[in-house]
Amino acid sequence: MSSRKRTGMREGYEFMPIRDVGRSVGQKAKLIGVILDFGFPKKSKGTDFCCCLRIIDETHHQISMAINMFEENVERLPRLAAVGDVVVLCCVEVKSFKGEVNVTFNKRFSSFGLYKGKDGDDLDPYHVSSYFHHVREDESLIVKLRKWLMNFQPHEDSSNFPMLREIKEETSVNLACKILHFCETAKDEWIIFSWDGTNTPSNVICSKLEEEINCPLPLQLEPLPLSREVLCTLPVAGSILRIMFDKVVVKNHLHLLNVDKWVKFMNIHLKVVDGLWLGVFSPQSRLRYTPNEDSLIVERQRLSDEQLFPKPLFITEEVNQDHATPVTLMTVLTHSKVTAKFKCVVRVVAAMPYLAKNLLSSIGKYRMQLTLEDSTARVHAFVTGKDGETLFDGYPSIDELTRKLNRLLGVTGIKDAPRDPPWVSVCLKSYYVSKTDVWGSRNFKIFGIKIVGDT
DNA sequence: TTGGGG
Repeated sequence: MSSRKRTGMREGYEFMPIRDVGRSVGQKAKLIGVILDFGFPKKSKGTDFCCCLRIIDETHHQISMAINMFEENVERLPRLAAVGDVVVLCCVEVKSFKGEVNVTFNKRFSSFGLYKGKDGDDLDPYHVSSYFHHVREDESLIVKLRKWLMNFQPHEDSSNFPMLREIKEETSVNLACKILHFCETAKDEWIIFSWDGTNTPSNVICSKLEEEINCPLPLQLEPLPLSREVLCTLPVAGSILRIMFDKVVVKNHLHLLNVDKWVKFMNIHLKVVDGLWLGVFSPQSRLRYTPNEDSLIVERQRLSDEQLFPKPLFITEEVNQDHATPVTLMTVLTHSKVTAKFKCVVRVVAAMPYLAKNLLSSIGKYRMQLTLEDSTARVHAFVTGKDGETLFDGYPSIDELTRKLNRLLGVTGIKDAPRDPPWVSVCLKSYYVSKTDVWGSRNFKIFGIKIVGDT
């Protein structure tokens, strides 16, 4: 029995640095730490809501310690103002799991108080649980922790944070990226737009060409395209990864996401939907404390200046070669003028119609819609009349036209096989249909290119 | 009760 207990100090109200927590497995403890990781609340498998944090202090920061908190409703769980804030935890249970020490916050006897992190100077908690008592003796510990945090540099291993150009389907990864935008796309459905300056790998396309008419390959994962106003604030190079939330994750901490700030996401699940990359903020995902001067972030910011561009496979040829430098589809989408001409390097991911015999309208003119994709965006582009004659080199036989189209679309001939369209160089013209709504009626069409090579 | 590393 400790001397404190003998003097009347009740178990669980005795402060200990995180380093020493391991000696108290099976007992209750009082801890003061900095919140390094924060997982959004979710429903537990029992009756409660649960929230998983990881904390550090000056005695224990190489590896953080897990705190699992349970409360009967979300409002009672900690409402963080920022990751990196200070938490005082009283009467929490120290446990051991898989050889590691962790801590459980039990709603029946534990309590917490949240305090501002390194930039705070007041000593009043901004959110407390029932039964929490701020005590004067904690104040010096909080001040000491804030002072330590000022000079604390998280040292992240860069290899634990793959860049968007390195991501793989159906994996969970940590991402260090800049939040460009986030919005509610439907009731309680939020999307985060994140970016690190690199291009995500291109994916095979599994949609069926014959279904393009009824079930077209989407241009983006969000149900409605972003407004032009928002679109024009986004970078024109580098892929934008959409991150959506798993249904069970409670979205009452969206204020922790700051537009234009870089952030470290832990355990984001990666999927491919309709050939587009999607990150999922799952119940296991967390936000990590990301100070501005974080060395990993400084490095990523620097790397984001290096832009990569896919190498065109020249199965198309410009009729009037102007040697213009290709631009990204985001450049096209955000261009300041409604009518303009561009050269882009893209993949043709869908076509409508897709059968050579249907490419001509009733008056014998080419008329089709292509879906173009690069690492930044997708757009629809029409091929009409003379531009079709240029693209397909006149009016070849149906067989020849099929071969050309298949080459463009990456169709192998094996029925329903996923397509992997080649990168091609195209000239795009933007124009409008309605004088009263030039931006709303803006379309794109392909011109001045032809499919060449061995078809 | 519940949940639980890099």
